[in-house]
Amino acid sequence: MAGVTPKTVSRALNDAPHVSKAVRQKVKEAAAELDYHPNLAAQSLIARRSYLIGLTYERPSPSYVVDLQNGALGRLEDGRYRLVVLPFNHVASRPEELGRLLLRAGLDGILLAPPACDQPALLDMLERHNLPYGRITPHSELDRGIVVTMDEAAAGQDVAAHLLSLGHRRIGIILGDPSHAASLGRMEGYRRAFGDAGAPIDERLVVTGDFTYDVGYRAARELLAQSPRPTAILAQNDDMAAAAIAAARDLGLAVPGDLSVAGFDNSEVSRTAWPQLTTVNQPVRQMAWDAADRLIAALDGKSDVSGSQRRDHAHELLVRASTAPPAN
Amino acid sequence: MAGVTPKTVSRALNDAPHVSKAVRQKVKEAAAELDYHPNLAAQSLIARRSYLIGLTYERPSPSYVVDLQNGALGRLEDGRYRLVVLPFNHVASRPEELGRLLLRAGLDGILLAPPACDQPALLDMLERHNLPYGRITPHSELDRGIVVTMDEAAAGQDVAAHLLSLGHRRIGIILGDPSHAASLGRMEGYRRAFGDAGAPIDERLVVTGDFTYDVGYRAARELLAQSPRPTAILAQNDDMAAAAIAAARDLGLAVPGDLSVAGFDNSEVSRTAWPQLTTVNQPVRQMAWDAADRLIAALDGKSDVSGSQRRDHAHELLVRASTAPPAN
DNA sequence: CTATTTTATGTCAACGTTTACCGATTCTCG
DNA sequence: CGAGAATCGGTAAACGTTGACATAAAATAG
Repeated sequence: MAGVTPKTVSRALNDAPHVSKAVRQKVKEAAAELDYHPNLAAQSLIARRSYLIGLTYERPSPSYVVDLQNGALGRLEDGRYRLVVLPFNHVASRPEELGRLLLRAGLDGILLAPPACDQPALLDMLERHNLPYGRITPHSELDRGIVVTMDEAAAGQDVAAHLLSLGHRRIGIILGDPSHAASLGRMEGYRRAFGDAGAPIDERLVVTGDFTYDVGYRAARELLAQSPRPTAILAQNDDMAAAAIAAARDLGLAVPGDLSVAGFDNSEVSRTAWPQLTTVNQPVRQMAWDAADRLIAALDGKSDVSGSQRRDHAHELLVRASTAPPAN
Repeated sequence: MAGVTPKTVSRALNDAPHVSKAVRQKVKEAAAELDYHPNLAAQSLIARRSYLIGLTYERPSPSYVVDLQNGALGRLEDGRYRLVVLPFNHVASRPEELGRLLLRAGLDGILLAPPACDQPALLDMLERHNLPYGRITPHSELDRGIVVTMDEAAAGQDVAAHLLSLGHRRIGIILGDPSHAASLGRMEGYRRAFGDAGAPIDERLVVTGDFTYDVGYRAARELLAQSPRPTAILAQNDDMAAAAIAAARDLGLAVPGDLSVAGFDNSEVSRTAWPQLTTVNQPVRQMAWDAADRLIAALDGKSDVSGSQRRDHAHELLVRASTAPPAN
């Protein structure tokens, strides 16, 4: 920029005062012409922020990851902040390792999906280093940091109540990964619904999966091998529910004729499955958006991280074609 | 770090010479104790690199995105580089806008998935600003930048030949988004296979989708409404193939009894569908890994961006349960 | 035991911005 | 027309690290 100091360029581009309209105009035109952009490293150095937001998650289904990302990105859209993805497996067994990874990544803030959002050791580390965090659907220590939740137990209760109200009593249950607190919350809801219906839960019909299709398939086969066979399967996510449908079909059973199947999450697979899955909409996108929104508000000093930071999002039971009254 | 200059700390942590073992040890212990990490902005400023790699994609299926990400992240695992996700829709109509977004993001390099990898205007911009890029499955200007491809036409040929060899002749075809060059490449392969089998392509049985489930469903319904009905559907990705299965079922047709369906990509839905989809494995993960690997090699000066940068990855026809000989 | 090399530690400047401050010019109003 | 205010442009310093260079201390050779 001939004849203009860096300072003037800076002022012109940042719409700061003390620059004449003529110069500002000239500088902006030249910048656009050359596709000039201020060096972010230098800006970061002086502003003491990187304008990077991290997102950590653990081996979940693709559609969940994409919903998370899109939700967060929707809020970041203005391009001021950028989203860094940091998947990390087996947090439960090594929370400090994830902590070091996050601290080294030079982030301004971090969004924690389950199960990382429920690791007190990790939260401790982040706090010790003043790295603000947003927690998406945590299940413990709900007063720490920015918290976005849905009522997992109520959602579990709704879907279980749906099957019970259709008349099912022999209901198989496929749990998710026990290290995800969501698994416990949903089960709690199932118990309430069974209790309300005066129906006991048969513990032999409760098997543990890990939210993946393959393990879900094996679990479903195990349930369907019992006799008398369950008339319905309640899976703790849609991938495992889709696996249950496949297991039923492989045994020659019709869904929902011979077996009703309900999932959880309203993920893409719940719509691409046939029949489409009865499930519970977990508003992942909105929750991620909200968490990002409040995290950024905190970073920009528009809101404090402490205080009434919890926010609940509504779930919704989606009754689709995979559930029907039992045959007999 | 009492009694030690920043310079010494720097040398100690970077395993640079001119530091006594004792001091190095002491510094490293103190750093570990305090979870001290050098300021990345300052390092970036002096090194003139951000250690950020971007990944751009456009509204594809979740499992494709996740495969891309995981592939790239697998290569970045040492944590030296970080991955920034920058989804961007409708590149074809505004390539410069994406260019500006990428240039402003302060990246060291960028991985371009389709269709961004096929936008000459975008590549021009990136080159003008010396931003290295890796292109994942481009279909034009294959001599520009780092290129990772698979032979899309050969893959299309394989899957079409599979249906033809089963005896199908009335084969409906659901194309993907025409702005994705992959769509053309796959169709080219279909044509070759039909030509080899001496079977003409009935253009009334060719409909255009956009790689999404919903549009795929409508396209499939359109095909199945024709009479005589096609005995097989060749969809250009798995989501649309899953939609074709659903459309068939909704019409009371059995798959593969009354209708064979083949997809493309070997995405998660091809395994969670029932019956599991015959498809072509597109080694997205490996390609993303490879692209990231070579991009980083270029950034580290270990390899030049120019030169024999193209690399082909092998596809593989996966015959599963959704295809069988026609009924009549 | 001195001369020379090797090793260890420290100082200065630079990376590209922005904040804080200062002087010069132009404008406003009495 | 002159005093004060507002506006415009510029300079110095700082952000935290590292490369280049200088100096001091220790090791080695003759």
